[in-house]
Amino acid sequence: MAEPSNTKTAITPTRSEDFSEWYQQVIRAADMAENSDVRGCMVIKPWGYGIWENIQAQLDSMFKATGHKNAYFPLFIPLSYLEKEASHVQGFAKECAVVTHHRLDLGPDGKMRPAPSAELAEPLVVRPTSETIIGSAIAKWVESYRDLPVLINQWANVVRWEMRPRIFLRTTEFLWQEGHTAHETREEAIEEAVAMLEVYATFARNHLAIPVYHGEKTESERFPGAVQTLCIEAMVQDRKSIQAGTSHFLGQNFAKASEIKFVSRTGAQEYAWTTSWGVSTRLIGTVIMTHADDDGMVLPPRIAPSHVVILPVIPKEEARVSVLEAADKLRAEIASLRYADEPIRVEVDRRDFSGGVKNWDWIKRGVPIRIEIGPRDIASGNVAIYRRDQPAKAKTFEPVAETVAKLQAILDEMQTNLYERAKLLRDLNTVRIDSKADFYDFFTPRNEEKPEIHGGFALAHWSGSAEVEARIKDELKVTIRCIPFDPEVRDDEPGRCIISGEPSPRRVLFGKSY
RNA sequence: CGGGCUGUGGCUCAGCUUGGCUAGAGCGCCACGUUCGGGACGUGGAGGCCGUGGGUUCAAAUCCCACCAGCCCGACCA
Repeated sequence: MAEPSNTKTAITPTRSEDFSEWYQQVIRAADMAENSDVRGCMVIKPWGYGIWENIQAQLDSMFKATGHKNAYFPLFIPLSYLEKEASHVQGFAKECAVVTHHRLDLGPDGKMRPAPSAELAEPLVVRPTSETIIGSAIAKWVESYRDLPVLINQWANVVRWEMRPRIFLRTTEFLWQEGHTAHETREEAIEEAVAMLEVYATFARNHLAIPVYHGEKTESERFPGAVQTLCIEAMVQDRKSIQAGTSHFLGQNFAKASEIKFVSRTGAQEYAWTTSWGVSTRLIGTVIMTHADDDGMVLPPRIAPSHVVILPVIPKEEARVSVLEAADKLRAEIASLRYADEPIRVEVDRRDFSGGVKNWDWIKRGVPIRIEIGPRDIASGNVAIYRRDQPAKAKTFEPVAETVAKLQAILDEMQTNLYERAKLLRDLNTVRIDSKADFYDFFTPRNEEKPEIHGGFALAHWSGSAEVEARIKDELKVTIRCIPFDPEVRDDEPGRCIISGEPSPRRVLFGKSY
């Protein structure tokens, strides 16, 4: 209270004080989600779900544009299906929720229990991912090369019994999309996996305003059962890396497991080549960690549930009717405009709270633009406009028509600003490292007790040795995020592994990850 | 799943070591009043199975045990 407002932050602690706690406080202050009574499972509240709906709608249209169709497959997978692909079941066995009964009854102790008489002959696994069950369906659909490719996407929930949940980033149940495709040739399947990774990278950059590196995972980081795992990696504000999306070339592994066979052009029985690719509600966590600040959420306009909030200022009761009328008129005018191929989403905040409370509420929620309209504005023909990418108190008064006319441009500019800001942080913290000492120094906090934000991405030489990879992970908690494709970081100049000194064909991207 | 910390009204916490009065505070909430381009102020008020279940005791928020949940550090992962 005694503190001047310009030094006070809406979120405590700040990012630099305690990043992890800050992250959780932002989610709460923005009213996006909360923990539920079920371990590791969250309730996504309307403001958070609205973000997901936008992500969903926009990605979905990109999938459709690349020839994919949506379908829906069962939540339950027969246990035997998972067993069909050896490394797949091995990869997921530790985190499967299993359904063993189909009825409850009253036990001898008077408590409800799974009825012993109602045990399933074969347990059902709650899907951790759907390769196997979708594969078994595709197997039925495909008879000849003329039935290929099959290009399917599903929007669904999946369950992975994670040991350490973290809201939005790693929840036991999460929402995602999973694309599953089957192709006639190896080349075509690889092309598909690469193309979908490109869709993700484009979406991250243009819609989420998150710069990403893309590349291939090393063998140790590969999806269980995949031949090749491609990924996009983002750097968030504590300079850690987040895998924001993955696309897998599955070779014929799952086709063999699910018997996806077809008669080829030459009349031979052949196995199809499959891919799978997905992004999840983790994207929301990534957006938060990338863009939010010490006053709360900062939303990239394209995925904001509301682009503009109109705050009626009603200093005297007599003004109420005329101010609300003017606000509604302005709302209608703005709603008729479009931004990024969608109508501008605008709402009038009619809640009976003081202006300051409402203003701060929207700051914390991260709405891109706030517009105030009050009696003085009506008289002068002006409105006051605030932008979330500028200081909380910075507002400018402008004629209504002028403001309305440049809303699209402002949203566009904000979207670009957020991207540029995030890219600057990432680029400043992506460094080429050529010695073991520098590498260890880069990834070691100066204060071990209370580690400060440090490190980032390191581009360094690695010979391909899994042993070296494991050692780095063990000693520094640093992993190879990917072997990058991006021209700005890709470096195929041969060198020597910074740890072992063995010959290295190229640099790879190292980082600490979520 | 291993180690550590925590669990008291919507939120942040005090009380627990040394068991015993109607379990407190700030913020938030409700009412009234004063304010009002503004995260206001005053007065009054509502709201608590003290995470859950057992145990010890004349008596448990407080001691013991088990379980559940959250956070942090590991191992695992989108």
